[in-house]
Amino acid sequence: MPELPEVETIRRGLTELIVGHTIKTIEQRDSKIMAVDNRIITSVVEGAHITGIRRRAKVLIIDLSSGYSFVIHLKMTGQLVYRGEHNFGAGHPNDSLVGELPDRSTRVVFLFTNGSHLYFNDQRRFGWIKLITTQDVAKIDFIQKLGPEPLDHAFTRDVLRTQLARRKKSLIKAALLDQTVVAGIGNIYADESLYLAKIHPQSRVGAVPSRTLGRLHLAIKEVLQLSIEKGGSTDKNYVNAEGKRGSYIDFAQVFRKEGTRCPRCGTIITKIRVAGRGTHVCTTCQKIYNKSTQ
DNA sequence: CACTTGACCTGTCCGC
DNA sequence: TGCGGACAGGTCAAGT
Repeated sequence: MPELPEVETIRRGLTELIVGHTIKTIEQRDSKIMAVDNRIITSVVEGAHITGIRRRAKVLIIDLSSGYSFVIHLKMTGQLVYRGEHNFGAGHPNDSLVGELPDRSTRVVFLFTNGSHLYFNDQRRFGWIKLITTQDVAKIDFIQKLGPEPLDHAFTRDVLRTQLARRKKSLIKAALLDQTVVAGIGNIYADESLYLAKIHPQSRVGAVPSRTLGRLHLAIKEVLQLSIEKGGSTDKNYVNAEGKRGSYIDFAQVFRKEGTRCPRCGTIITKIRVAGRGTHVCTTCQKIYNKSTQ
Protein backbone atom coordinates (compact mmCIF):
# COMPACT_ATOMS: atom_id res chain seq x y z
CA MET A 1 0.00 0.00 0.00
CA PRO A 2 2.41 2.64 -1.17
CA GLU A 3 1.32 6.07 0.05
CA LEU A 4 3.16 9.36 -0.29
CA PRO A 5 6.26 8.46 1.79
CA GLU A 6 6.70 5.11 0.06
CA VAL A 7 6.37 6.57 -3.43
CA GLU A 8 8.74 9.38 -2.48
CA THR A 9 11.27 6.83 -1.21
CA ILE A 10 11.06 4.95 -4.49
CA ARG A 11 11.43 8.22 -6.40
CA ARG A 12 14.62 9.11 -4.55
CA GLY A 13 16.05 5.63 -5.00
CA LEU A 14 15.26 5.46 -8.71
CA THR A 15 16.69 8.93 -9.24
CA GLU A 16 20.05 7.63 -8.02
CA LEU A 17 19.77 4.36 -9.90
CA ILE A 18 18.36 5.05 -13.36
CA VAL A 19 18.44 8.74 -14.30
CA GLY A 20 20.70 8.97 -17.36
CA HIS A 21 20.14 5.35 -18.32
CA THR A 22 19.14 4.63 -21.93
CA ILE A 23 16.21 2.29 -22.51
CA LYS A 24 16.89 -0.64 -24.81
CA THR A 25 13.36 -2.00 -24.77
CA ILE A 26 10.26 -2.75 -22.69
CA GLU A 27 8.57 -6.08 -22.10
CA GLN A 28 4.83 -5.79 -21.41
CA ARG A 29 3.70 -9.02 -19.79
CA ASP A 30 0.18 -8.00 -18.72
CA SER A 31 -2.06 -5.82 -20.88
CA LYS A 32 -4.23 -4.89 -17.88
CA ILE A 33 -1.25 -3.10 -16.36
CA MET A 34 0.27 -1.62 -19.50
CA ALA A 35 -0.82 -1.79 -23.12
CA VAL A 36 1.23 0.50 -25.32
CA ASP A 37 1.43 -0.22 -29.05
CA ASN A 38 4.81 -1.70 -29.95
CA ARG A 39 5.30 0.83 -32.74
CA ILE A 40 5.12 3.60 -30.16
CA ILE A 41 7.60 1.79 -27.93
CA THR A 42 9.96 1.58 -30.90
CA SER A 43 9.62 5.23 -31.85
CA VAL A 44 9.61 7.11 -28.51
CA VAL A 45 10.94 4.71 -25.87
CA GLU A 46 13.71 2.61 -27.36
CA GLY A 47 16.89 4.67 -27.44
CA ALA A 48 15.51 7.41 -25.20
CA HIS A 49 17.23 8.15 -21.91
CA ILE A 50 15.69 8.98 -18.55
CA THR A 51 15.94 12.67 -17.74
CA GLY A 52 14.24 12.75 -14.35
CA ILE A 53 11.74 11.21 -11.98
CA ARG A 54 8.93 13.15 -10.32
CA ARG A 55 6.13 12.40 -7.89
CA ARG A 56 2.65 13.86 -7.55
CA ALA A 57 0.59 12.39 -4.72
CA LYS A 58 1.06 8.62 -5.04
CA VAL A 59 1.90 8.79 -8.74
CA LEU A 60 5.42 8.41 -10.15
CA ILE A 61 6.38 10.14 -13.38
CA ILE A 62 9.45 9.01 -15.31
CA ASP A 63 10.45 11.59 -17.93
CA LEU A 64 12.20 10.56 -21.13
CA SER A 65 14.44 12.53 -23.50
CA SER A 66 11.91 11.91 -26.29
CA GLY A 67 9.34 14.21 -24.68
CA TYR A 68 7.28 11.30 -23.39
CA SER A 69 6.74 10.17 -19.80
CA PHE A 70 5.75 7.01 -18.03
CA VAL A 71 3.01 7.67 -15.48
CA ILE A 72 2.94 4.91 -12.88
CA HIS A 73 0.50 4.07 -10.10
CA LEU A 74 1.47 1.26 -7.71
CA LYS A 75 -1.96 1.06 -6.06
CA MET A 76 -1.94 -1.69 -3.41
CA THR A 77 0.86 -4.09 -4.19
CA GLY A 78 2.90 -2.49 -6.95
CA GLN A 79 6.69 -2.52 -6.68
CA LEU A 80 9.45 -0.99 -8.80
CA VAL A 81 12.66 -2.89 -8.22
CA TYR A 82 15.96 -2.18 -9.94
CA ARG A 83 18.56 -4.83 -10.59
CA GLY A 84 21.96 -3.84 -11.93
CA GLU A 85 24.11 -6.02 -14.09
CA HIS A 86 25.44 -7.51 -10.85
CA ASN A 87 22.12 -9.20 -10.26
CA PHE A 88 21.34 -10.43 -6.74
CA GLY A 89 21.20 -14.18 -7.10
CA ALA A 90 19.01 -16.33 -4.89
CA GLY A 91 20.34 -16.41 -1.34
CA HIS A 92 22.28 -13.18 -1.73
CA PRO A 93 22.98 -11.91 1.78
CA ASN A 94 20.98 -8.69 1.67
CA ASP A 95 17.66 -7.83 3.27
CA SER A 96 15.74 -7.79 0.01
CA LEU A 97 12.14 -8.93 0.29
CA VAL A 98 12.19 -9.82 -3.38
CA GLY A 99 13.91 -12.88 -4.78
CA GLU A 100 15.06 -13.55 -8.28
CA LEU A 101 13.38 -11.43 -10.93
CA PRO A 102 11.34 -11.68 -13.03
CA ASP A 103 8.91 -13.72 -10.94
CA ARG A 104 5.24 -14.58 -11.41
CA SER A 105 4.02 -11.15 -10.33
CA THR A 106 6.30 -9.30 -12.75
CA ARG A 107 4.04 -7.34 -15.12
CA VAL A 108 6.46 -5.04 -16.96
CA VAL A 109 10.24 -5.15 -17.47
CA PHE A 110 12.37 -2.15 -18.48
CA LEU A 111 15.68 -3.22 -20.04
CA PHE A 112 18.50 -0.68 -20.19
CA THR A 113 21.39 -0.61 -22.67
CA ASN A 114 23.91 -1.28 -19.89
CA GLY A 115 22.25 -4.61 -19.16
CA SER A 116 20.42 -3.57 -15.99
CA HIS A 117 16.65 -3.97 -15.46
CA LEU A 118 13.76 -2.26 -13.73
CA TYR A 119 10.92 -4.62 -12.78
CA PHE A 120 7.32 -3.59 -12.17
CA ASN A 121 5.84 -6.25 -9.90
CA ASP A 122 2.22 -6.22 -8.82
CA GLN A 123 0.67 -9.18 -7.07
CA ARG A 124 -2.92 -7.93 -7.23
CA ARG A 125 -2.80 -6.21 -10.61
CA PHE A 126 -4.45 -2.95 -9.48
CA GLY A 127 -1.54 -0.81 -10.63
CA TRP A 128 -1.01 0.71 -14.07
CA ILE A 129 1.57 2.32 -16.33
CA LYS A 130 0.65 4.83 -19.03
CA LEU A 131 2.88 6.39 -21.65
CA ILE A 132 1.95 9.91 -22.72
CA THR A 133 3.69 13.09 -23.77
CA THR A 134 5.34 14.94 -20.88
CA GLN A 135 3.16 17.94 -21.68
CA ASP A 136 -0.02 15.93 -21.25
CA VAL A 137 0.84 14.50 -17.81
CA ALA A 138 -0.70 17.46 -16.00
CA LYS A 139 -3.84 17.12 -18.13
CA ILE A 140 -4.69 13.64 -16.87
CA ASP A 141 -8.08 13.96 -15.20
CA PHE A 142 -6.98 12.21 -12.02
CA ILE A 143 -3.91 14.44 -11.66
CA GLN A 144 -5.83 17.62 -12.37
CA LYS A 145 -8.24 16.92 -9.54
CA LEU A 146 -5.57 16.22 -6.92
CA GLY A 147 -5.47 18.39 -3.83
CA PRO A 148 -2.33 20.09 -2.45
CA GLU A 149 0.91 18.27 -1.68
CA PRO A 150 0.98 18.09 2.12
CA LEU A 151 4.75 18.57 2.40
CA ASP A 152 4.82 21.71 0.23
CA HIS A 153 5.35 25.02 2.02
CA ALA A 154 2.16 26.17 0.31
CA PHE A 155 0.21 23.63 2.35
CA THR A 156 -0.68 25.84 5.31
CA ARG A 157 -3.20 25.37 8.11
CA ASP A 158 -5.61 27.59 6.21
CA VAL A 159 -5.24 25.56 3.04
CA LEU A 160 -6.18 22.43 4.96
CA ARG A 161 -9.18 24.19 6.50
CA THR A 162 -10.31 25.44 3.09
CA GLN A 163 -9.92 22.03 1.49
CA LEU A 164 -11.84 20.34 4.29
CA ALA A 165 -14.62 22.94 4.12
CA ARG A 166 -15.96 21.14 1.02
CA ARG A 167 -16.52 17.99 3.08
CA LYS A 168 -18.19 19.31 6.23
CA LYS A 169 -20.59 16.39 6.52
CA SER A 170 -17.98 13.67 5.94
CA LEU A 171 -16.28 11.62 8.56
CA ILE A 172 -12.86 13.17 8.92
CA LYS A 173 -11.06 9.97 8.01
CA ALA A 174 -12.98 9.72 4.73
CA ALA A 175 -12.03 13.32 3.96
CA LEU A 176 -8.32 12.65 4.59
CA LEU A 177 -8.42 9.66 2.25
CA ASP A 178 -9.99 11.82 -0.48
CA GLN A 179 -7.10 12.67 -2.83
CA THR A 180 -8.83 15.85 -3.99
CA VAL A 181 -8.74 17.22 -0.42
CA VAL A 182 -5.10 16.43 0.35
CA ALA A 183 -2.90 14.39 -2.00
CA GLY A 184 -0.99 11.31 -0.94
CA ILE A 185 -2.55 10.23 2.36
CA GLY A 186 -3.70 6.61 2.60
CA ASN A 187 -4.94 4.37 5.37
CA ILE A 188 -1.77 4.23 7.46
CA TYR A 189 -1.07 7.96 7.59
CA ALA A 190 -4.72 8.89 8.02
CA ASP A 191 -4.85 6.79 11.20
CA GLU A 192 -1.47 8.02 12.47
CA SER A 193 -2.23 11.70 11.80
CA LEU A 194 -5.60 11.55 13.52
CA TYR A 195 -4.05 9.81 16.52
CA LEU A 196 -1.31 12.42 16.80
CA ALA A 197 -3.87 15.23 16.51
CA LYS A 198 -6.14 13.48 19.07
CA ILE A 199 -9.13 13.43 16.74
CA HIS A 200 -11.46 10.42 16.53
CA PRO A 201 -11.68 9.25 12.88
CA GLN A 202 -15.50 9.18 13.08
CA SER A 203 -15.68 12.89 13.86
CA ARG A 204 -17.66 15.00 11.41
CA VAL A 205 -15.40 17.46 9.61
CA GLY A 206 -17.74 20.39 10.24
CA ALA A 207 -17.77 19.73 13.99
CA VAL A 208 -14.00 19.80 14.49
CA PRO A 209 -12.84 23.13 15.95
CA SER A 210 -10.57 25.27 13.80
CA ARG A 211 -7.62 25.11 16.22
CA THR A 212 -7.93 21.32 16.28
CA LEU A 213 -7.64 21.29 12.49
CA GLY A 214 -4.45 23.29 13.00
CA ARG A 215 -3.17 20.43 15.14
CA LEU A 216 -4.13 18.00 12.39
CA HIS A 217 -2.22 20.04 9.83
CA LEU A 218 0.94 19.77 11.92
CA ALA A 219 0.35 16.05 12.56
CA ILE A 220 0.04 15.26 8.84
CA LYS A 221 3.34 16.97 8.08
CA GLU A 222 5.12 15.30 11.01
CA VAL A 223 3.90 11.81 10.25
CA LEU A 224 4.71 11.98 6.53
CA GLN A 225 8.11 13.56 7.14
CA LEU A 226 9.11 10.97 9.75
CA SER A 227 8.04 8.14 7.47
CA ILE A 228 10.14 9.46 4.58
CA GLU A 229 13.13 9.61 6.95
CA LYS A 230 12.50 5.96 7.84
CA GLY A 231 12.17 4.91 4.20
CA GLY A 232 8.39 4.43 4.33
CA SER A 233 6.45 1.66 6.01
CA THR A 234 6.53 -1.99 5.02
CA ASP A 235 3.44 -3.76 6.22
CA LYS A 236 3.79 -6.75 3.95
CA ASN A 237 4.44 -5.80 0.36
CA TYR A 238 6.14 -2.47 0.05
CA VAL A 239 9.80 -2.37 -0.98
CA ASN A 240 11.98 0.46 -2.21
CA ALA A 241 13.83 0.55 -5.53
CA GLU A 242 16.45 -1.83 -4.14
CA GLY A 243 13.86 -4.32 -2.97
CA LYS A 244 14.33 -3.41 0.70
CA ARG A 245 11.79 -2.75 3.44
CA GLY A 246 10.97 0.57 5.08
CA SER A 247 11.02 0.85 8.87
CA TYR A 248 8.35 3.45 9.65
CA ILE A 249 5.89 0.76 10.71
CA ASP A 250 8.09 0.26 13.81
CA PHE A 251 7.33 3.86 14.77
CA ALA A 252 3.59 3.71 14.13
CA GLN A 253 1.53 4.46 17.25
CA VAL A 254 -1.79 2.88 16.29
CA PHE A 255 -1.68 1.30 12.84
CA ARG A 256 -1.93 -2.51 13.19
CA LYS A 257 -1.53 -2.02 16.96
CA GLU A 258 -4.98 -3.19 18.03
CA GLY A 259 -4.84 -5.02 21.36
CA THR A 260 -1.74 -3.14 22.53
CA ARG A 261 -1.70 -0.18 24.88
CA CYS A 262 -1.87 3.45 23.77
CA PRO A 263 1.58 5.00 24.35
CA ARG A 264 -0.08 8.15 25.73
CA CYS A 265 -2.73 6.86 28.12
CA GLY A 266 -2.51 3.07 28.32
CA THR A 267 -5.95 2.37 26.89
CA ILE A 268 -6.14 -0.67 24.63
CA ILE A 269 -6.06 0.36 20.96
CA THR A 270 -9.12 -0.87 19.08
CA LYS A 271 -9.78 -1.57 15.43
CA ILE A 272 -13.03 -0.37 13.92
CA ARG A 273 -14.38 0.16 10.41
CA VAL A 274 -14.64 3.73 9.13
CA ALA A 275 -15.41 4.73 5.54
CA GLY A 276 -15.05 1.06 4.61
CA ARG A 277 -11.50 0.88 5.91
CA GLY A 278 -9.89 -0.84 8.86
CA THR A 279 -9.24 1.97 11.33
CA HIS A 280 -7.11 2.05 14.47
CA VAL A 281 -8.01 4.31 17.35
CA CYS A 282 -7.47 5.12 21.02
CA THR A 283 -10.98 5.91 22.19
CA THR A 284 -9.66 7.73 25.28
CA CYS A 285 -7.14 10.07 23.63
CA GLN A 286 -9.01 10.69 20.41
CA LYS A 287 -12.00 12.95 20.92
CA ILE A 288 -15.09 12.51 18.80
CA TYR A 289 -16.60 15.72 17.44
CA ASN A 290 -20.12 15.22 16.19
CA LYS A 291 -22.65 17.95 16.79
CA SER A 292 -22.07 21.19 14.97
CA THR A 293 -21.29 23.12 18.13
CA GLN A 294 -19.10 25.53 16.25
C1' DC B 1 -23.46 18.27 -5.73
C1' DA B 2 -22.21 15.74 -1.36
C1' DC B 3 -21.48 11.50 0.33
C1' DT B 4 -21.34 6.24 0.70
C1' DT B 5 -20.78 1.70 -1.03
C1' DG B 6 -19.26 -1.90 -4.18
C1' DA B 7 -16.03 -3.55 -7.69
C1' DC B 8 -11.63 -4.39 -9.26
C1' DC B 9 -7.72 -8.27 -7.98
C1' DT B 10 -4.87 -12.08 -5.60
C1' DG B 11 -2.69 -14.05 -1.60
C1' DT B 12 -3.33 -15.17 3.14
C1' DC B 13 -5.62 -16.51 7.13
C1' DC B 14 -9.40 -18.50 9.90
C1' DG B 15 -13.01 -21.70 11.03
C1' DC B 16 -15.25 -25.91 9.99
C1' DT C 1 -6.05 -31.71 4.68
C1' DG C 2 -9.27 -29.09 1.92
C1' DC C 3 -12.46 -25.45 1.18
C1' DG C 4 -15.36 -21.36 1.53
C1' DG C 5 -15.37 -16.91 3.03
C1' DA C 6 -13.52 -12.72 5.04
C1' DC C 7 -9.98 -9.51 4.70
C1' DA C 8 -6.27 -6.36 2.98
C1' DG C 9 -7.01 -0.96 0.78
C1' DG C 10 -6.20 2.97 -3.71
C1' DT C 11 -9.30 4.63 -6.78
C1' DC C 12 -13.29 4.78 -9.77
C1' DA C 13 -18.09 3.90 -10.99
C1' DA C 14 -22.52 3.54 -9.47
C1' DG C 15 -25.61 4.17 -5.93
C1' DT C 16 -28.53 7.12 -2.40
